[in-house]
Parts: sequence; structure tokens; C-alpha cells
Amino acid sequence: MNIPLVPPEDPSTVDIGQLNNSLALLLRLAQVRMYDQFFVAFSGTDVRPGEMTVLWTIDLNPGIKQGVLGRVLSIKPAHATKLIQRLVDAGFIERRVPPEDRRSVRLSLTAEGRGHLERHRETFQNLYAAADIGLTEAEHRALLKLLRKLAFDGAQACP
Amino acid sequence: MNIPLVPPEDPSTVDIGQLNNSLALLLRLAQVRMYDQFFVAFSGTDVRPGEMTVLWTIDLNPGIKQGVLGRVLSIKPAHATKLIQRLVDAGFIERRVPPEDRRSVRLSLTAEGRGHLERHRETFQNLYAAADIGLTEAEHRALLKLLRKLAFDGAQACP
DNA sequence: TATTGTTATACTCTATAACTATA
DNA sequence: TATAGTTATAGAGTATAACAATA
Repeated sequence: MNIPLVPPEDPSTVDIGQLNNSLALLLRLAQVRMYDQFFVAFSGTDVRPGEMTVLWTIDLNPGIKQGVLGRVLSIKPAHATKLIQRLVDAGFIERRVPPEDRRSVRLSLTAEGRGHLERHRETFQNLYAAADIGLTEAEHRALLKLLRKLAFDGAQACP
Repeated sequence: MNIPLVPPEDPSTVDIGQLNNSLALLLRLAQVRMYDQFFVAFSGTDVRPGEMTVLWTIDLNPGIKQGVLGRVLSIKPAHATKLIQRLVDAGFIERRVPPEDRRSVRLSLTAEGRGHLERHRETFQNLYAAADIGLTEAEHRALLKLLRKLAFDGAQACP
């Protein structure tokens, strides 16, 4: 409750009080930094933030239905349609309408899609590597574990 | 590396492999859930995600320059202009062009702005409260501490 | 010439609702 | 009637670039 008589001129001296304990702000700031790092790491490519996780998940679950994929990654149907369509156009994903339920769409990677994933897999996995952000390996693991609880609400298997 | 012979029909049985250790995905999913909780908590109001932190910070640092505020909260100038303008229009913020540098804008809360902040402060601070997300108090504190390192890159004072 | 803030434009992700086709 | 996906539209947040006023 120390209101400064003279307003701070330097961002590092600004008091944000209990905002230091706000998950809402801290998650947003961490996310913004992640976003920045993403575009540095993937500059020159036309890989977008949401695409790697989609390709990765389809690779591990070939034939997954678009709706199931969307529920796993929290991608809403309307957005999934556009995101998938772009990856189909790029030649990375194949769509198949299965005979047992012709409303649905099953997804799998093309050979080109697998190649694309392999080329960028390491870059993606190393995003926000511990060394870059001043965390020890133990802190990094702890952070992942806690974020999984937030992200999956305890419903997801987290080995 | 256990590619299922039959694709999973249930999101909870989908294997996401090393995506479980991806800060990029986990931060996004946690952020999406935060977003959801924000709109539940603030439904019926017209408070937007970015506004509370802005009002909060101006309250603690009256007379702060718009650029300094933006650098603290990672809000780019173009977005800051629109966000602040909306809060001025709502009657929550006063803008003042100081004589010592007439390029800049200094911000402070109106009485109405302070009232608005007080009315919503607790709701905002309780967003993603520990109990709601299956974290113990200790885990919650640990998560905040780790996120501060990501969010502020070690540059910010974190008591 | 550099800095502060503004305007204009575009892109990503998200949200909602109305729609088609299938079940 | 319900479900899977599509289309259309809108909003919040971010990004960039060009600009005006001031330093």
C-alpha cells in the first residue's frame, strides 16, 4: 500500500502489488513470451502455433476423429475446420470419411506431413527450454507437473 | 511409440506422448482454461481480460506513463491506445499530458475507476483459486513462483 | 534524429449461431 | 431429435508499419 509520490519512470520500479500472485496475469505474460519465442524459433517457416501439436497428436493417433482431436487440444470445431483445412492444403494431412459414421472425419498424416513433423519436432520440443528461462531441470519438471494439473483438470493421464 | 491399431474414440485415451512435457502446449491449455473461468466469473459485466491488470497497476502507480505501463504488462503501444481509450470512455481513467514531456500521457484512476476496481478486485484475485484447480496451497505458491520466472525473465522484483 | 503515442491493417485464436448431412 | 462437421461473423489480443507531435 505504498503509493509512490512520484510515478515510476522505469518499468522495473513499478509496483504491481498482489498482481505478482495473479495466475491470470502470470499465465498471460508467460504465454506472450512463449509466443515471442515461437516466432523466433520458427521464423522463416510458415509453421503456426497451433499446428505442431495437431500434427504431433495425429502422428501418435492415426485415424483420430477431428472432434476427438479438438477435445484433446481444446480446439473448437469451427477453428479445427480451418486449421485442418490449411494442413490438408499444405499436403500434410489426409482426411477420410469412415463408412461407419459418415458425419465424421478421420485424420492421418501423409508422408510429407511426417517429414514436416520430423523436421520441426526438436525445435518445437525445445521451445522454452529450461536453460533459456533460468529454471533448473528440477524446477522445469515441477512446473510441467503443476501446469498439467491446470491444463487437464486432473482428468488426463499424466505419467 | 505405441501407435494404436484402432484410433481412440475417447479424448481421455488419446496418447499425446511428449506433448505432456511441452511448455508450449501446457501454457496454452492452462491459458484457455483461465480464459473460460474469466468469462464465467465476469459474466454479466463488461470487464475484459486485459482491463483489470491495467486498472490495478494504475491504482498502485498513479501518474504512470502509458508506455511504462505497457512495458510492465507486455501490452504493445497500438493495443494500449485502444485499451486505455475504452477505459477513458467508460470513465475509469483520466489522461493527462504532462508539461515536462508533451509527447507522453500520464494515467490515473477516477473515483469511478477506483470503485469499479474495488468491486471486481476480489473476483479477479480469486480467478483460478487453488481449490478450484486441485492444487494444494503449497503447489499454488510454487506454481506462482515458477511462472514469475517465466513471466518476468528474472528481471522483476518477486518478493 | 529519436521517442511517445496514434492510426490503420492484418493475423491468430476464440466464440457463437445457423446450417448441412448423417445417425 | 441428436451429433459431426462446416460456414459465417464477431471479438480480444497481438504484430507491423506509417504517421504526427514533441524532444
